[in-house]
Amino acid sequence: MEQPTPFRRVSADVSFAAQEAKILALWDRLDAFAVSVTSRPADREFTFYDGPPFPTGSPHYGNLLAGVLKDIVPRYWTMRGHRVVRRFGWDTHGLPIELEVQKELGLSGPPEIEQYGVAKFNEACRRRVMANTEPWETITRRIGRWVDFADNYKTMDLDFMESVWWVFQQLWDRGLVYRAFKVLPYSTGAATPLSNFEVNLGGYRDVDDPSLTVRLRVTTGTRPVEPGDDLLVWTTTPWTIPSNLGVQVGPAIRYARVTTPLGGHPGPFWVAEDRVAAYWPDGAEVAAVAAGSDLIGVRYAPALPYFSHLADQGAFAVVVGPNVSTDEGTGLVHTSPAHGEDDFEAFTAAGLIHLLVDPVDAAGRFTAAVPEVAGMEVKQADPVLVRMLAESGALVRHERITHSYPFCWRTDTPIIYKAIPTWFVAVERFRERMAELNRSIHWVPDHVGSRRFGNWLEGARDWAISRNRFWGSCIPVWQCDRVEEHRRCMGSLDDLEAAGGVRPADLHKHVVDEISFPCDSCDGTMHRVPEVLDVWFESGAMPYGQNHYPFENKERFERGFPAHYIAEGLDQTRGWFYTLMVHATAIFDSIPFRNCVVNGLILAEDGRKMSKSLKNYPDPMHLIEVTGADALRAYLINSPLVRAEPMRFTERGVTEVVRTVMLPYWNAYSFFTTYAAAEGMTTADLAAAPAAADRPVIDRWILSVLQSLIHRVNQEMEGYYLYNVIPPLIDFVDHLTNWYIRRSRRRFWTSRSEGGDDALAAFATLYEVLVTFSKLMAPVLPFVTETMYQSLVVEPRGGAAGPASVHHEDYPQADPALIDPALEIAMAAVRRVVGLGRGLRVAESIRIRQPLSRLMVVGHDPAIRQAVLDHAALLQEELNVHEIVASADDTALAELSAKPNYRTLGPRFGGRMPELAAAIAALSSAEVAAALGSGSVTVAGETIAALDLMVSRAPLPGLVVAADDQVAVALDTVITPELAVEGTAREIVKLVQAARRDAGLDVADRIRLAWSSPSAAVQAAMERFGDWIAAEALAVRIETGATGAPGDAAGEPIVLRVERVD
RNA sequence: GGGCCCGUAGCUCAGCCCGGUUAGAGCGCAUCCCUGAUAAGGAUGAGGUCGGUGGUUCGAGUCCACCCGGGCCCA
Repeated sequence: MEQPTPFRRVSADVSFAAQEAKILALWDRLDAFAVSVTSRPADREFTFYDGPPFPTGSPHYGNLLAGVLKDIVPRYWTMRGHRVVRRFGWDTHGLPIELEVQKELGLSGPPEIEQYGVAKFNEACRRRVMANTEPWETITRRIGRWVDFADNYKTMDLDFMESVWWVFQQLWDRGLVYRAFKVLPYSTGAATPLSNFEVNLGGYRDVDDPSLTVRLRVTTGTRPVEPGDDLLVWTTTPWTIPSNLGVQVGPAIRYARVTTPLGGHPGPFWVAEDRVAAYWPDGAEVAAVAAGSDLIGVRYAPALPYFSHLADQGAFAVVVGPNVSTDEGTGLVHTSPAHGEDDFEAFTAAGLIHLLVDPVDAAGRFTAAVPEVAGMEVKQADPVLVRMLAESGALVRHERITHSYPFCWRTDTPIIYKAIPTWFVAVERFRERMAELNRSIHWVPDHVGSRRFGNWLEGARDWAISRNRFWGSCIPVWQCDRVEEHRRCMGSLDDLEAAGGVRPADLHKHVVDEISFPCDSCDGTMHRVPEVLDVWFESGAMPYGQNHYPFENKERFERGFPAHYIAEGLDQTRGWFYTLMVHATAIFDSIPFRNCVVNGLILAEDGRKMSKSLKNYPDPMHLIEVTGADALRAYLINSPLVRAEPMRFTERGVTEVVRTVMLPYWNAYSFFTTYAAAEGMTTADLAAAPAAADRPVIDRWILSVLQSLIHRVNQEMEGYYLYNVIPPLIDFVDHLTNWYIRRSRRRFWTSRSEGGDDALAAFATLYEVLVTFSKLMAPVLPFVTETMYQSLVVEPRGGAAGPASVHHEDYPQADPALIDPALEIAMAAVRRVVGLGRGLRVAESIRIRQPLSRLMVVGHDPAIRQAVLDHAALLQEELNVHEIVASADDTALAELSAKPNYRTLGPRFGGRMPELAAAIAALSSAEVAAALGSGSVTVAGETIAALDLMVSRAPLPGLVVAADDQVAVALDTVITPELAVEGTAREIVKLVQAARRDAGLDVADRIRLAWSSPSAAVQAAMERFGDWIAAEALAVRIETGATGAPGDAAGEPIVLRVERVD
């Protein structure tokens, strides 16, 4: 019969997903997130930066994982009393969205975009980019991530873009921005240079290309090189031959002058000595040998004549090539500075880079400079050029080669290399400072920061920040159309208005490109340079952009910078982490964030990348609706992912969390509410319970374990070691459900009048544990903890004042007064003895319901013996024995033997260990026992402590004994007639309980019990234990004469009937 | 080609920093137990060349070198 109670009875049967839906609605009603932020003092801010995702496609598990990491830490610090503002960020610019829109509009590339109209194009991008944000909001909310979608930031907002200009100007004013040619991977399809990271997106593919060996006729020799000699060069890109301006040689490589003819040409030929055999497999006559350095300064005639006028200025020369190898080709490298990074560097070093020529236009087509192939795409021009070389006699050998070649990730065209006017940030000038600052950042895991990121910073190269595209933040530099060097950098709308007389409401290319003004220094006109900024420049500027710093929020930004916390995936080492670092170092000489948690890549169950087309992973939203978000969160943070390692995602892994954490935890909660209802427990009753220190030992034990857990969890959370939070949580759930509740069950259904303070203590303890635990786990499992908090705290409180959500609570701090390490150790010993005892029963096939007379525990450690005696009643009940005996006589039950403790003895004896080990192994059982008794022993002439021995116990034959490294336990297995009757009585109780359940009775219902049995054992049991059986089964009356099908009480037939008494 | 990370039971992973006895957990499988939490819970068992080779050491899953395989980033 249920009593009035403020605790709502909760079934053990639960749908976590349904619970979570209710909690989401509750949070909305309470405006719980906003309150959790604003209820904490503004002057105790914990700053969090959200790394902006790009809203194309729907969110995948990687985004969810990052979202969970971005949620747990801020929730924790909120509960620790800090204000943690969390604004969602959207990355809105860049090539992916441009290409999507380009495709929608049917435009092939930049020329057509300009024709179509940049304004129309950009507005299409603006509309398109935020069209797909809803799935993000939905699933982010569903996994319980608290983040502000309303007060978000977008990289395309005017405020954000103005701050980006400010950042750019800061770099500009420090002289860190420069413009230069740079040979970059170039997509002819997208008509834009690509970042290396974009090159990798496209990947490499095996292609079939020409493999040419070309001879270049020497015009001016150096000592060993005669005019008329041929330099042999090798290339797989014939289209770069027209722009050939030089030949690189390795200074230390030895070159040979070969007089044996090749390909119908007489020579003599210059080729690396190592390559002679490759070209003349049948042998060659070498007339002279010279070092590469001797060849420097040789001049030759170009193979194709288009730029031959440059010969007067120093072109067509042999120059130093630091990276020349003799692995392939001729060891003399055809050099086209416009189309190879090494070529460009070599010409720069030779002081000839001003000669650079590039007959290839932005779309990858030849210009009129090479009339025979003008208008042709470079790869298509290859055959024509090859024919021309053959006709002119320059072609010595023509083969085909299959090699891997990069392709554009979006347009699938072959990537070429091309010298592009590019804006750079001179990162190399402050990379050492970045590396130094980086050492003060706390990275989890450590190696990502100290090694991966640290190495990257030390080797950082100048950062190319311009893109020849349309939809992005603009490079805020205006340049004179008369004198290129007349430039002005804008850092704000004010600057622009002052110079151009206009204050636009938007800073995108199509708007600001319209603004021009007279040059200060001459009578030219200033126009904006055409490029837009790399999107990573904006990502790195988000600390300033999201605050519209320094135009607004100046003080607040400066107070909160650097951020306390960020989290992103390992792939951001060169992305967001890096660009944040560049800006913060250059502008503020500061780190941008103090703590960074880096997560690894989530793989599908088959070990491959998660792929939509392969469908090798479950739909996230669907999974959450089955298992609940809490389980997914716990699964993700209890994985190697949080150590920046990859993990295979399995649905089974998530359901396992449900089984091992969620369900047992829920069962404990359900258990409490069931009996609180049955006993009419009120909050006043709980308040009247004895103080913790005065409660029974098992209560003090679980409270101690709980406090130790609190200490541990705080320690790990403060260090951002999220992966160390779940394992102790699992241990605790085990302690709570499989020991505390199991061992305390009876106390919960002994009515208050009988149980008195003991029952109150039990209820109060379990209540306190559940409430405290809900706070402790709230950051990790925000839903289930909220459910419990609502039903255990908020609802019973009625209308009284107090936090409306567990997430508004203060985080638990360990109370040292409640921690009793000795008790925790003692209970661990008891649980070990129980384990051994149960093992013995299993081995002997004696069911636990059969009482036995005696359990003997032998252990040398007095603490263990004391623990056993202190908890004798518990052991008796758990193992169903009448008597517990403890003894220190180690040899009574087991034969002892010893091995050396290598850990303690190894360092002391080193090479003598084999000798020691033999002597120790030879010790007799009695000698080992004596050593344990006295604390030391002498072996091989050395006195060593008992602790230096690893003692093992072998159960003596003939006894029922089990042992581990510290104790041996023996079970008296003699079943006397008295014990047998008692066992039968317990079997009967079990059958009655089963009958109760079959009849659908409630745990507190009283019954009338009828029975009959021809078995003498059953009759004896009913006679001797009838009262006890009645009490156990809540029977108010027992009568005989039941009819029906008999049940089986350990082999004895018995007919039972139960009937509820109202 | 370089940097970093990973490779331990059929599967998912601890242990490695700082060497030490018989390498652990969960899932799955098998057998059994318990039940006033019951569409739960527990116990026991089988299952391992710790990727490979060499080295350092009294002793290597752990440290070192090289190699193989996988991943991320970069060239």
